[in-house]
Amino acid sequence: MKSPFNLYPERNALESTRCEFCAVRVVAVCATLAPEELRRLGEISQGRTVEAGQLIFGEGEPSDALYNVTAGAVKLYKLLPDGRRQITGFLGAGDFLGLALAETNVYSAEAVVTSTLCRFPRSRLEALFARMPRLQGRLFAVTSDALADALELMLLLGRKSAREKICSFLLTLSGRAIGRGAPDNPVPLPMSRVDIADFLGLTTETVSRTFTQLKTAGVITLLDGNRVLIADPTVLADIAEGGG
Amino acid sequence: MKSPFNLYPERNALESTRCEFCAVRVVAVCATLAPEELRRLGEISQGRTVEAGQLIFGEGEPSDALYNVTAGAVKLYKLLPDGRRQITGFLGAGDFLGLALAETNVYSAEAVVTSTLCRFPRSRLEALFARMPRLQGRLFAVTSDALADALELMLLLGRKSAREKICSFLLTLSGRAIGRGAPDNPVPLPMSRVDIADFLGLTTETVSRTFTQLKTAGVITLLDGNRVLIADPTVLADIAEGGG
DNA sequence: CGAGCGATTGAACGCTCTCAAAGTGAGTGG
DNA sequence: CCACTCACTTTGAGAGCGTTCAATCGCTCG
Repeated sequence: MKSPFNLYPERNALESTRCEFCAVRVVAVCATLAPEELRRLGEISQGRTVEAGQLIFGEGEPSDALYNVTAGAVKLYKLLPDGRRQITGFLGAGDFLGLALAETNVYSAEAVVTSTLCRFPRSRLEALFARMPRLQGRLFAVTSDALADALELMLLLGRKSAREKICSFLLTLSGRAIGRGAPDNPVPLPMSRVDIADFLGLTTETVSRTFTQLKTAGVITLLDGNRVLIADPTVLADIAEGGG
Repeated sequence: MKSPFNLYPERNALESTRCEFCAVRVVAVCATLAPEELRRLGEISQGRTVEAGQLIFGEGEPSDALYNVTAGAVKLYKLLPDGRRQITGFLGAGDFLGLALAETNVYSAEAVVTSTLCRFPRSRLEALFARMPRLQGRLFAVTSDALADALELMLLLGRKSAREKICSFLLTLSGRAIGRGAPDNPVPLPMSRVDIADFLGLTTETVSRTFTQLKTAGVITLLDGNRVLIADPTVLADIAEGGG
């Protein structure tokens, strides 16, 4: 299945688990590791492909592995007993999956589109920490970044209007695309309106209405392939921070 | 100034920075360190007292130090340009302050009540990482916990009703009190209604109304000294998860 | 061409917010 | 000791933003 969101269709993580040749190496956790360290990491990793909609792991389950997303898109979420859902983040190529490292997963992970992952058994990875302090340091740094993102999201969820939420969301996606070396404008939206709603603490209807509102205002344009063209990022930024 | 929230009034962090005798040692980051490591840590730490309402550090400022809260209560928050505020967390005795470790602070920290802190210069602490991998590992674990808390809070902010938010909040405070060895019921509420509102993504009025509503329903009782008596924690838990 | 799912649009409701006023309590000064 | 102040909390009334419920549209796939 071809998808505009599979950024590295020519390389498949299943073909090789040799980290030295990993397509996302420059942006992933392994970015700052030495060649010898990469080799060791490659020894314990294995590729995995997940279809769109497929569960990678579930909240509450024992956490037996960590992953690096090598292609595609993944969503993380928590559920309430009655089915209400909060998506806590979307991951793309190069992002690390399995943080908030604990005995059991504190969230579920599901593929948004067909994705490839690089899997690291938890026990073996932790065993490497002793030998490779830089690896732990890197994971620590990534966790810190994830925490900073989570706090930013809390500000969004607790204090921003629907309009501001959508604009912040688009800007964040755009910014991440840059960091990944992908086109930042137009921004691809691999996830559904329901997913966006559950990420921003809104309903699908409100998300949809807000998009049309922004479209009517000339701030964005909805393109084919679920991509959004941002007319002027600074205008979007103004709205996102309450200045619009 | 006497306060029911200063849990260790008889010990002052200013009197001694020797970690071996720290009152919060059993619960703090230093919990799993060896005696020799504690001594080294003590060499780079210094006590600091902050008055209620005093800023400890501001968002955007260079992050030059980390802290351990040894007594009192601290709030962390992020602001929008127009003044809207999201409190991302409350810290108590034993909690670590300064996570989401980055070049600049991603949030502001302010004392809720007069508090004592144990201060660690950032550069010197990071220098210790090389010698004491366990210290870094411990800090990593604490950051992971903070991330898990942040995700839980995202679920609360994005998907819970005012009633559910308040109940979740009281239960969390109660649970933390247990971990700290403090009385878990009644629960002390050192922070103002405005703080609670800015933490839960509500307004003071809604917080106040919800408290009276829960009081009328017989679920809680408001005691003097800003303490809340929980009639039945299981009932509170049911409401918090949407079952009430 | 029809089925089916996701997205969009419409109308009405309701939870929470906003604006406003009264109540409460700690601290201060006469 | 008491009156006063001021900040915080509580309560009330009304409005609004986002939700809920419902219908239509559009695209993909069989």
